[in-house]
Amino acid sequence: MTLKSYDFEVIIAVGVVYLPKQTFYNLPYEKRQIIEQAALDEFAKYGFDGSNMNRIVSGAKIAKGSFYQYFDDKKDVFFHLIDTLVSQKVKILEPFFISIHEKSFTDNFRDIMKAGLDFADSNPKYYMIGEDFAKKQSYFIEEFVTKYNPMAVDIYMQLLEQAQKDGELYEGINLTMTASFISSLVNSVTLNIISNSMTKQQRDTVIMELIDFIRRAVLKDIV
Amino acid sequence: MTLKSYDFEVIIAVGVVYLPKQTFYNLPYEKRQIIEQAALDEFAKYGFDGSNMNRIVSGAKIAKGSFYQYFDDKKDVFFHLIDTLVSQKVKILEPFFISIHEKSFTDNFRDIMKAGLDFADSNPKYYMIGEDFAKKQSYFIEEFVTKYNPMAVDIYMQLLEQAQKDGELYEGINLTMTASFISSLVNSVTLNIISNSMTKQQRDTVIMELIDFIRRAVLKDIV
DNA sequence: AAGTCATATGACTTTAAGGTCATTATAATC
DNA sequence: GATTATAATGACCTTAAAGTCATATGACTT
Repeated sequence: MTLKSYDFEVIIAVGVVYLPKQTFYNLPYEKRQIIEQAALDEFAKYGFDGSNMNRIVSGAKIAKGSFYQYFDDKKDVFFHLIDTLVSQKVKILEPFFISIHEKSFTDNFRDIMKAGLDFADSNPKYYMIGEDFAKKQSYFIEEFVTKYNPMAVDIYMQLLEQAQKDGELYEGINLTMTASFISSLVNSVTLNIISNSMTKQQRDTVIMELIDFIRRAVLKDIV
Repeated sequence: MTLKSYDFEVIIAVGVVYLPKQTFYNLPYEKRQIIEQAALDEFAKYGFDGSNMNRIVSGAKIAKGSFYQYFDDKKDVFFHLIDTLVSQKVKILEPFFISIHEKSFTDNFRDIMKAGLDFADSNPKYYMIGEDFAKKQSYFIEEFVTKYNPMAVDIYMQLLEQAQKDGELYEGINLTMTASFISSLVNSVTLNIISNSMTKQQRDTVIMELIDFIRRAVLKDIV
């Protein structure tokens, strides 16, 4: 079975939410963790389309029938994990959102970028399935992501708006487009850093270079 | 069946080339076209993992058995199409490569970007399966892409080197990183343009904005 | 006309994988 | 201890889809 764009359409249009069944929440925390971990490992390694229920089940050391008492189907676990991922990331980014007006564009940007990287670092597998999910680019996915994570491109919008207020920005820049440029840069660089498992030093170099690149592109008066 | 990174490993390591069988080339040109087109339609619509041989075969109006006389298996057609795609794109980009030193960074960049877009325009389906292919990011894919298309990031490297020679570039910029920033920007913008099927005007606006963004980021003395 | 060879065909086989369910075990309640 | 409710189990079912093969077709040769 493969995920069809139709699946995502349903999620958005009808607002279906994929949740584990009550039985899953009846389990002791530890066992839930083990099951989620097994699914996570599988999805991170093979992506949704390549994943295999038998492997998940044997990884979690439970019977297949048990699994299907906790989740309706494969999509159910998958979206449950995505949900967890997104809400975790939202929680982490929230504070930065709030304090935007207290810092310069550059500081804001660096902090957010680093926070994103820290998140990817400490949740490499979550991050990988997030990537897999995002890769299935489609109109609906974007809607989904936008709905669940209004911070994606938007956070850069806010940074830019703030910078504009402060008179730091070049005149005549299209904020929306610029924000999406920045977002795609950050995404690709993050992916690069993670998938090449760079050392701390390499990573800092890349980040510095990226920040400079973006600063030159959007800020006037850089010395 | 899904494509495993293993598949790509084999391609790179052993240098396996996926080619149709001789029987395929014995067919009249027109029939070959029809078969390729049917496969292309299928892969463009569903990606490799979601594609279905029965649909391809019925789309091409041939028997399933016939198909398997032309190609060893599903991967065979898929990579045959990718091959075609890549070599076509290489052919299109070649002239720009040659005349880099005759034009300014900005003109070079605009021309290449537009050529890439024209290519995506006139081969929307090829482009889509190319995207699907590239989405399966993995070490091996990159190797593969690099091998078949040494122009991806490299072409921007050359543009930057030229600009550096001409003294147009900011000092102290890391060329490799900057080239990869530019490459990922171009990719994401191209994808956006195609998948949102922008009008000519919207498209020009985006391209202009992107060019300005990149120029400000890398060139000194912009008025 | 008979023989030969390449090609075409689609019913059939095989396999993989998602999902089910009758049965058994365990826990809770009386 | 008996009864009931809830959870666990894995052999089994079902389906989808890739790939095969015995047979048919027809073009070309002698």
